[in-house]
Amino acid sequence: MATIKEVAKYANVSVATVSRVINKKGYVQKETQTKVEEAIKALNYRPNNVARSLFKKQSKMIGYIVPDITNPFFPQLVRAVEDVTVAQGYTTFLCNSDDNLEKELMYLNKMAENYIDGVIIVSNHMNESHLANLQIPVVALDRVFHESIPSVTIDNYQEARRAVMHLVENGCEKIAHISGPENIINSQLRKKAYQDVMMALERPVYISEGHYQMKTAQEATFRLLHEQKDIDAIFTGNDVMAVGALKACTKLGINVPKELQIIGFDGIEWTETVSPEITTIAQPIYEMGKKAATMLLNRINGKEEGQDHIVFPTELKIRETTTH
Amino acid sequence: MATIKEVAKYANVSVATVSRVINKKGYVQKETQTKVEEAIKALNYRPNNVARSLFKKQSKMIGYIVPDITNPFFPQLVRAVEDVTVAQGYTTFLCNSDDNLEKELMYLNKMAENYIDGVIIVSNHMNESHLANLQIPVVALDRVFHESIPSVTIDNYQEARRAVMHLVENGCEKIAHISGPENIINSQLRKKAYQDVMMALERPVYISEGHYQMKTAQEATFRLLHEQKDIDAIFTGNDVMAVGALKACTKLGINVPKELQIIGFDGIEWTETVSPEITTIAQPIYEMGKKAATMLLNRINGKEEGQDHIVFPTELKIRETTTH
DNA sequence: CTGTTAGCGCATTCAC
DNA sequence: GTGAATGCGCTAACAG
Repeated sequence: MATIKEVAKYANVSVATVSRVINKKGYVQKETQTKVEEAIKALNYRPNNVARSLFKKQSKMIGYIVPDITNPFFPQLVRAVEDVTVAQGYTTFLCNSDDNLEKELMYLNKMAENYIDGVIIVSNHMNESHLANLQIPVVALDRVFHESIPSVTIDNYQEARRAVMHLVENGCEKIAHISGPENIINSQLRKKAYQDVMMALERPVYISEGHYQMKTAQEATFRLLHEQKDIDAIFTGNDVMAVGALKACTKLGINVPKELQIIGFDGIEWTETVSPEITTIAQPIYEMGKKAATMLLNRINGKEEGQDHIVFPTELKIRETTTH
Repeated sequence: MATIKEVAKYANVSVATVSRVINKKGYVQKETQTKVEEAIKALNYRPNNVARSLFKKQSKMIGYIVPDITNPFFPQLVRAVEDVTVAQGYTTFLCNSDDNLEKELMYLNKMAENYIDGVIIVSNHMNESHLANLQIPVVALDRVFHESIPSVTIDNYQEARRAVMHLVENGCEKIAHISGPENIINSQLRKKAYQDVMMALERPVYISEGHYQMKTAQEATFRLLHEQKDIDAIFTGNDVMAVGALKACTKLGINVPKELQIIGFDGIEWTETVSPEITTIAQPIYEMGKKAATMLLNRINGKEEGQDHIVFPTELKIRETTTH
């Protein structure tokens, strides 16, 4: 790789001039400019981003911390964010945290060490105190960390209520819930929404823990239907578990949605790969990623400050696991 | 962020000494070492990786070029590679190429500009000439670029033959194929395997193009079954299309596997989320990623050279869309 | 054992 | 308009 020095020598100018034409900054005669450009082409020169980062204290890289890219929710999100940041010349620094706070903090450090320009974080355990020392702009996705940290989320409680109400409106009598992990706040909100609706309607509550996972949810469904044979609807804490519930029903020979209705939460692709296709509360994943990225870029460029907390609406996608 | 200079001043030593304790390199008295360590702690110092990269010409970052992280095949792969590289202190630089050669080359440049230490590439269009100028170690995944570029792959042709033979052995008479894109070599190999087996057995050939996508494959299946009602088996060029084919059958009320058998290719998670679960030729995705990462790290550390071409075996996972 | 110094490649003053 | 000089934070000779 050629350096700016070599280009300067080749073009018979100083490195400062080369720098000027590269960055289109400051005055430079047209003649010398073309001379430099030719030199750049001739030597196949590319500016070294590491040296540039060192000087400017920014790297043109955006960091992402997600629990696990293997979880079908995140690829879409990462992709959305990337689509808007690459257009501005940023590249992607990806970190899988396994929902482990220690790893998250370790990665945050790595980012600081690399002059990462901004971070998008999906985390269930992080809070404002962990970000206090960090000089880097941050946008929280999927969960609000603190009023001082800008965020992009949905209203998990209200939208979960809507899911349950959809089942109620479809005439379901005995509605069960397969819940997500205890230590994930969104999962708890969705569960509480279910409980509250049932309470208000004076209906019995049937809850089984599914850990946000397909296999576990399938077993949870077996348990549920074994103990309580007349359950006629299930609201699962996420779509992955809805797939598990559906599989359980299929194995048990239960007709969905005629005998039992299912509604999920999230809007991931899996809901459309299975048959019957799963009714769900769809988060506008792509839009959310896009918005988070835009907010982050604005903050990086100093165009925007303060603490926006964007709450996106969801869409009830009525498909084939509910009757209407 | 504190710098090495500040630490040196705080500890009353030179920056060289600080550097020595950070890197555990060279001799340093125990006393001064503890003094430095205290200073580091007191100032909450973290070495700046950008400055370090500039000097050492390596960044402790591994680059990935994949067509699209949204494609369910890649998250597992990226994750596997990451698992072994993070353990060695590397971080992840992720690039989605959309299977677009121009983007791939652009990202390759970005990597060079950032002193990325090594690259894992999944690409259908890249070849040796594009990598010629690159100084960075590369491992190709999923496809062989050139004998000089180490690679980790499977034998697409032979394994696809095995898929078709499985259908034949199950007694299927009229076997169709839903093919992937024309310009993807693996897709072509799988198609050719199908054609060759049919030819050898003097069976008719039914091919419909599914572009590696679920929706398209679903339509392709509709077309196929409309034109040729007595098809009793489908081999799809990948699992995503197998899901599409299965959905088509479900909509048509065709009993899978009794009336029609389906076998896919790849071994992605989707094959286990649907009902019936899809029989497939499963690539050991995680193992492949792990192997590729290990090869890459060895090359980065100069431990290994030459051009390994690892071909992994696959596993025929007989599930519910075929009879045996 | 420890300190001084010279770059790594670039962007930015400040002279000219 | 352009060039020379300085420093971003760090590592690796080289002295001592």
